[in-house]
Amino acid sequence: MSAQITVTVAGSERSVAEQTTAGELFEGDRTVVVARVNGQLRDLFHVLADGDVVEAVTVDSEDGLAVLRHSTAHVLAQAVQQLRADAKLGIGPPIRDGFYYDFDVETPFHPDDLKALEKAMQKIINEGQTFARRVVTDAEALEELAHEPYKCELVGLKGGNAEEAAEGAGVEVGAGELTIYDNVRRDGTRAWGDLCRGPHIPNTKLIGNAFKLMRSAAAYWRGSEKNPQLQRVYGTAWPTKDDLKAYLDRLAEAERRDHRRLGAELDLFSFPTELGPGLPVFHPKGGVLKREMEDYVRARHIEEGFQYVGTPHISKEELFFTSGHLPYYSQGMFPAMDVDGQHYRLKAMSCPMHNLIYKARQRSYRELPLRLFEFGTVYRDEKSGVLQGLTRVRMITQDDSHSYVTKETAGAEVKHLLDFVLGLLKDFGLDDYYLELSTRDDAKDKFIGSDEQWAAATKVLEEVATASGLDLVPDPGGAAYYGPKISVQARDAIGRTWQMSTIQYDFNQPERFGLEYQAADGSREQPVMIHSAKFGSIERFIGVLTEHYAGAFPVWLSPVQVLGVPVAEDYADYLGEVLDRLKAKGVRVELDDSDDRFPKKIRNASKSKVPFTLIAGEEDRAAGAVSFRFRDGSQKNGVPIDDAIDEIVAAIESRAQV
RNA sequence: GCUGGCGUGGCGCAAUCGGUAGCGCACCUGUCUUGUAAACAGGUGGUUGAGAGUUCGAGUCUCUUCGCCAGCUCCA
Repeated sequence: MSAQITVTVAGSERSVAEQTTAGELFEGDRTVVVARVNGQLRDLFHVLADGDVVEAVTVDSEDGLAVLRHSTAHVLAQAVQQLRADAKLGIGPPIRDGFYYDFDVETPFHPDDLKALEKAMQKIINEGQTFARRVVTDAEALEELAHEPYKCELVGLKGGNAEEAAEGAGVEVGAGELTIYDNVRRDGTRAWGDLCRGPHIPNTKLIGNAFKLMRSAAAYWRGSEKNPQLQRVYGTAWPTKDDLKAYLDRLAEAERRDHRRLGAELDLFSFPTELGPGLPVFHPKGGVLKREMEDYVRARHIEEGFQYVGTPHISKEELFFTSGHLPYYSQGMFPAMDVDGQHYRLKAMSCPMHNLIYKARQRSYRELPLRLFEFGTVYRDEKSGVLQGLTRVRMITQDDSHSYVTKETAGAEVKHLLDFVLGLLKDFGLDDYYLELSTRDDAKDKFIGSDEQWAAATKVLEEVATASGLDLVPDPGGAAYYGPKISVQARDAIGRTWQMSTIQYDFNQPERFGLEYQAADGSREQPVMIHSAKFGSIERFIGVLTEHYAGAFPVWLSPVQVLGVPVAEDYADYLGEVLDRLKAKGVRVELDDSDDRFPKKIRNASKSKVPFTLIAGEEDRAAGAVSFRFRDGSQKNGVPIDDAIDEIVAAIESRAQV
């Protein structure tokens, strides 16, 4: 009779034999992949000690999923080294919805290679290999992994700063003892092994067939472009095949909503190659969208105390030295043009020009807050590889505004702006968001200003952000060179987040431009300027809204709000009269008087995602009515004309989605 | 910028081993037009992103270049 120990399992004490493993406590429950022992994640093979507090970690929990994916990454690495003897291992952590593994290989992976790798992985999984943990010393690890230069580098970095060494490197080497995980076949032979902190699922069988390799791409070793590029293979893994399918369906849905695709389908905008990358043109329908947004935002700014101004697209480059843009961010600005021996630059930001408006005459404290606003067209020389549809372009229409305030009232202005921004996003149907507070980090050469100034500015933003009650996520190092910022991250209809509005506290530019105002006591004081962008960029916002609504915009934004479809030619005139009455009320209408047959017209109306399709045939005309068809295919027949007009106008005015 | 993949009429796609560039939608013309996602017939349109090379012959192979997509890096 062996000695007994007492452990606490799921809150209740149990007496078990010595040498009992965590897995034995959950025998029979295949959803348990690892255990949390005294707060630490452990393999199921972990031998328990007296007094341990043990909890099951199931595969569908956040930790469980991460372990499953990390173990799948190991299987991938084993498969890669099977098929590519030359492959050297980088790191292979779990990530959101999946995992990746980096390899140094002679020849980069081709999409076809992924298929072959999946097959090899499935074979490994079916072999039912166990993951066995083995503690090694640094010296042993270095000897065993002599042929794995990247792993050796990680051994040297172990402890404390492993996570800094590379994102995800912490899963390879923890802060504590060094371990190697061996993949052991059923017959006890060792199939493969990898330096790894663990923990892992007990057996590859648990991965089943609910995994898939998604793509491969290069990634810099340890995240620095100074280092060599490794080939990264991305994959995904889920508890069940159904979960995998649901994930793939989600991706397919995102693809259907892709604004680049919808932009072409709905004739909103395009990117003519003749213009150059990142330079969109808006077609008439996209132009409606852009104008509606701009009109509304312009009106709202004026209501919030802003004054509308206008500034040029180019300037002598001296201005950007004054503002600090050129010394700090010259690589983001287009090269200078030589005009009459002077260097001119396309502007990347409107703030320096607004500062000149401020400086155009003496300012009094009575004028503050002085709020200037414009839709500034700015140009940024984004690297070609980062351009992406409307969300990352080289020409940006920025709803750029600057509030000049006294130091004392800066907090109140930030609050005013945050309330304004959130209200505006809500008006466009985005009402799920969190805040990010971007501050300076230790890389001080990227930022200008004293520690005291930064601390004071950050404090103002933090207080307002906290008081808003919204979730606040820190973003160290994400600040602009001239000051910290709050940004609003909005979630769209399928859960993706986008950086939208930003509010930045700037004490630097007022100083650099020598801005001042005369205070009540006659002294000269320096104002603080607060930059705020509500959409960030109109282009990006249009892209995000297109995806958020999948092209089915709320009525007030819809390029065409009402499309008339007569049941037959005879009713076109009758319907045309109804449309004329709507048009007189400012509604954007179209009549389909083409020679298509009725069902085809319905199909076209449906594909165009117009919010209201108005239909009239004999029954409607006889009753002085029209019939509605909505985007979901539902209908409302025989609606008296006056009622129909009222309903449509009301939907526009209330900015309703229908 | 880096790595990889991909570029065929406006859009979506096809073209075996290198052997006369096809199809659907859209568009144009005509006939048609009665209740909620595709009437019928005919027709216009491409030299395969661009340039060079290999070859008797290149959409298919090679190189250069432009662009798109994905990831990395970057994002005032």
